[in-house]
Amino acid sequence: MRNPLEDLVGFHLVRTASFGLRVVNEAYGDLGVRHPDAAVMMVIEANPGITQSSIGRMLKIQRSNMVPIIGRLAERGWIEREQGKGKRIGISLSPEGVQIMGTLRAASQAGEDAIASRLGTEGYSTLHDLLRQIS
Amino acid sequence: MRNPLEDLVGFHLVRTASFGLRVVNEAYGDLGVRHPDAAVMMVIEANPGITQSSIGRMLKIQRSNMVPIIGRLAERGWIEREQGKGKRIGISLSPEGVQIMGTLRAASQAGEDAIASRLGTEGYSTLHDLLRQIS
DNA sequence: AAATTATGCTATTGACCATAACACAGTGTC
DNA sequence: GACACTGTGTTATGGTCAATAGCATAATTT
Repeated sequence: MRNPLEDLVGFHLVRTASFGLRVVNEAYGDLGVRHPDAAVMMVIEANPGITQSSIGRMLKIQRSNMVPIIGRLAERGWIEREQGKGKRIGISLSPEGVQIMGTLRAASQAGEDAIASRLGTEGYSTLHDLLRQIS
Repeated sequence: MRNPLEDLVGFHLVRTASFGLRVVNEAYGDLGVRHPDAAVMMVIEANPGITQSSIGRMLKIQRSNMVPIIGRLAERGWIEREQGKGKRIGISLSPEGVQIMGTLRAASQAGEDAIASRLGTEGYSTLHDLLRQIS
C-alpha cells in the first residue's frame, strides 16, 4: 500500500492547509464563523475605513465573493458601513465587532499552535519564511 | 494598508496550496481532469487492484465522494474494475490509463517546479520535510 | 464631453467536502 | 445456526468557496 503522493510537496501543502483550517474552524465553536469571515475581520481591524474591494484585493477574494461575507458580518452587527465619496463605503468594526476579535484571534492562534507544536519554534519560523517566499 | 495575516503561517499555507493547485490544474490543459482525479490515478498506478475505499483512506477522501471520481475515470476508460470477494472491486489502470499517466505526472511536476523555482533545491527540500512532519 | 477605471452588486456555475442513510457481504462469537 | 459487527459500494443532500459574466453608478482621466 504505497502512497506515491508522499513525495510531492503540493500534496502535503493542501493536506496541511486543510488540517490548519479544520483546527481554526473548530475553534470558532458554535459561533458560526468561517475562516474567510475571520480574515476579513482582521483586515478591517487593522485598516479601519477600508473599502470592500480593497479587502478583496488584499485577501485575493473576488469582489463578487466579498458581498455575502460583508453581508453576513453586517447582519451580525460586527461591522459598520459609512458612506464615503461616490460609491465608496468605508468599513470599520462595531463595538460588538471589537469585542468578538478576541475569540477570532484565539481561533487563528489555535491553528498556528497546532502547526507550531509539531514543528518547534525554529521549524515554524523557517516554514513561515519559505511560504512567504512563494506567496 | 496593512495585512495582519502576513504573520500567520496558516494564511500563507492556504495561499501557496491554492497557488500550486492552480498551476497543476492549468497544466492539465483541456484534458478536463481535476487534481483529485489525478491523485487517484497515481495511487491506482502504484497499487494495482486496490479498492475504492482504500484509495479514499489514503487520500482522505470520503467513500461517498469517491463514487463520482471513480465513475468519471471509468467513463473515460482509464481504469478497469474487476469483481473480487464480496463487494470488493479491484481497480487497475487500463491501457489508456497507463498512457495518460505521462500527462498527469507532467502536470503535477509543473506544480512542484513552480514551487521549487521560488525556493531553490534546498528550500524545496526543507519545505518538504517540514510539511511531512505536520501531516 | 468622452473614455476609462473603480466600486458595489446579482446571478449562476462548478469543485470539493461532509453527513446520513441504505443494502449487501464477510467475519467473527456465542 | 443466530447474532452482532465491520467493510464496501451507493444514493441523496447540503454547505463552503471560487470563478465568471454582466449591470449600474460614480469618480477620474484624457
